[in-house]
Amino acid sequence: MTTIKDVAALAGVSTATVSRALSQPDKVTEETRERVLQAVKSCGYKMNTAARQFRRQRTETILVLVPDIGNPFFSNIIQGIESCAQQHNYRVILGETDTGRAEAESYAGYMRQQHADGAILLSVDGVENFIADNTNIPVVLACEYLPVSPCPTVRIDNTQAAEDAVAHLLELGHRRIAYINGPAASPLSIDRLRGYRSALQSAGITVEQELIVQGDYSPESGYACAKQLLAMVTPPSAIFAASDPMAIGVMRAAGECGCRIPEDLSLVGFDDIRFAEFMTPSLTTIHQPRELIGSTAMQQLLLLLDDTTPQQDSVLEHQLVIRESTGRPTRKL
Amino acid sequence: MTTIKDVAALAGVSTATVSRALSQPDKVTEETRERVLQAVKSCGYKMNTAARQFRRQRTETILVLVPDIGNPFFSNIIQGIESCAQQHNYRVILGETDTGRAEAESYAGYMRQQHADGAILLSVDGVENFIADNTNIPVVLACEYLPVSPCPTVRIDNTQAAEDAVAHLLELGHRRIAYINGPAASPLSIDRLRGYRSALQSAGITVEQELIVQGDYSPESGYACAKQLLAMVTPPSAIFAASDPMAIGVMRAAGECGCRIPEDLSLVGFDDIRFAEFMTPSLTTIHQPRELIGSTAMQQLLLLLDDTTPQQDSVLEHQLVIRESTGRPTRKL
DNA sequence: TTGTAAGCGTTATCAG
DNA sequence: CTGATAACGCTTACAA
Repeated sequence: MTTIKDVAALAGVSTATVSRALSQPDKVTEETRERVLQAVKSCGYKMNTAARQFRRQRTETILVLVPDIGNPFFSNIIQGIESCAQQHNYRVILGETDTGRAEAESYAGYMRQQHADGAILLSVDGVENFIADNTNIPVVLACEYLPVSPCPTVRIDNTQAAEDAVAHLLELGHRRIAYINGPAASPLSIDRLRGYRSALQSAGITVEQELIVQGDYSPESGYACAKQLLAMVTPPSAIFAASDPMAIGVMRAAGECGCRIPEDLSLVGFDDIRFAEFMTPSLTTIHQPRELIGSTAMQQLLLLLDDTTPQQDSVLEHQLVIRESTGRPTRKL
Repeated sequence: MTTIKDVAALAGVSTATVSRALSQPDKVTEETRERVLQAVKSCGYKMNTAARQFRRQRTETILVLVPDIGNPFFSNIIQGIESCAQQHNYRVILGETDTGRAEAESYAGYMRQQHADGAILLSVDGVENFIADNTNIPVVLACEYLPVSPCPTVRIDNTQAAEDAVAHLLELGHRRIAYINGPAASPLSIDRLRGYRSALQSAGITVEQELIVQGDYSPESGYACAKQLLAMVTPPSAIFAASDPMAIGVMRAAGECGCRIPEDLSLVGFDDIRFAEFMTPSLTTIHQPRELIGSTAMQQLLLLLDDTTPQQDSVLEHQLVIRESTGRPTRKL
């Protein structure tokens, strides 16, 4: 393995100069630089990253904790993070926290052991823990957040988004609108629920507790919740699901119950995953700027890593995308 | 930051002993070990991974190159790799090669720069390049493969799987069966195409070139291909798509053409992604043991890293899962 | 601008 | 079984 020494010898300069020529080009003469680069090329020198990381005490690697890689919503966010990281010469280590909720905690050790310089968390399960264990280590929260945020957060206005979704259904004439929420404890779910409630209340409709059920973002849970809702004596004429995968589960359940969408049931999802527009009927949903969320989170993290400006939360724009799964209610039964 | 020195001082031993007590516990007395562990705990020592990696010349990190993180099929494979890596104390760095085909090449530099000890490639775009650039660096191919494999491969029998899918359609009575293939150049596509052909030929059916079209595994491409096929003067009565996302695109296209599945068109997918069973109709497809493919690939890589046994290719079991999207053809039009 | 040289924290070698 | 000590390859004061 060729080292910086070989290059130095070949170029007839010191190792320090080689290091400088490579890392801080403007610190050396044009001529020296040329000579070093020549030498590098001619002996096929590749820097030993481990040595550099060791010396500089930074890994140029970040940790991304995601609850479920299989959810296309997160895939897109990861893509956003990835490409931004790539541009800034950072590597991304991925950790899934869904399988075994204690995982997040175990990943906390990553930071302590200096495997990564910072982290982006897409889930808050065990975050307090994570942050407590890693005092003053750069962490950014994306999508999910905490009531009192201990670190910068990138997200959309979930309350407003939920309000928009329900408002759309109300405009169409729906009065009996069910909501399939995500994990109840998460602030994100709380915000969306608030939006659902406030939209209903603004329309003078009493919120019925039995129309609010809880899933976990998976298609399986959406399916189960829809079965439950559709089995009611007076089933809802519309369902708002807190994730597209859940909405897809709802579609399946509706089909099995002989319930047509949107004729018998209107459906709104959340996230606008890539499959949403390919469903039949295509899914009305809240579009989240996924790649942007990812890249913004990464940028925030970079700021933290350079600990320059006091970072701040970002609230990005969402958008209600109206497709075929919503329509006017048709009185029936 | 506490180092091994602090621990040594606290335990009244040398740094060498601390290192041994931590890395090769059986090389020190029970008593010494205890004392060291005590010291470690009492001063909250965490090993500096960068230093260790530097010294040992290994990162305990592997690189996984995937064409498209957004395809749930790959997500599951990644999960398999992840969990296996986790168990063996390896970290996983993810790279996406879809965005800009030259990416794979750029990632090749990762290995040279010793960011990772080995790699698992889920795509062969630029593999030759990758491998050429990283002579005798451990690489495992999963899902995809090469005609003459330069490294161990983990996959299913794609020819057989395609044959199974088409055989199923033939049994139902279909004679005019279209095939939406993946990227034509890939050996995987070639194998599946071979299976499609041989199944047809065994049934004494002439293979019609116009019934073979090419997609790229995305729903968009499935949609476009289906539109093309359904616009034919004599459209096929069944379509076999080389990926579930493409099949989902086909469903959408069929719906738009007023073509019902399975009454007017039978459809078989490939991969059995999590959404397959939630489609309406639920999707008949080839199930691949995704997590298993991932974990097997990781295990193969671990073997390579320990360069012990001469590793070998693994061909795992696939399974035709018959759901609602296939049925007997109903003569019509 | 460039060279000298002292580490960074760990492991491996070699004596004891 | 344990200790002293020399690396590992790079960066960075400090000096020239």
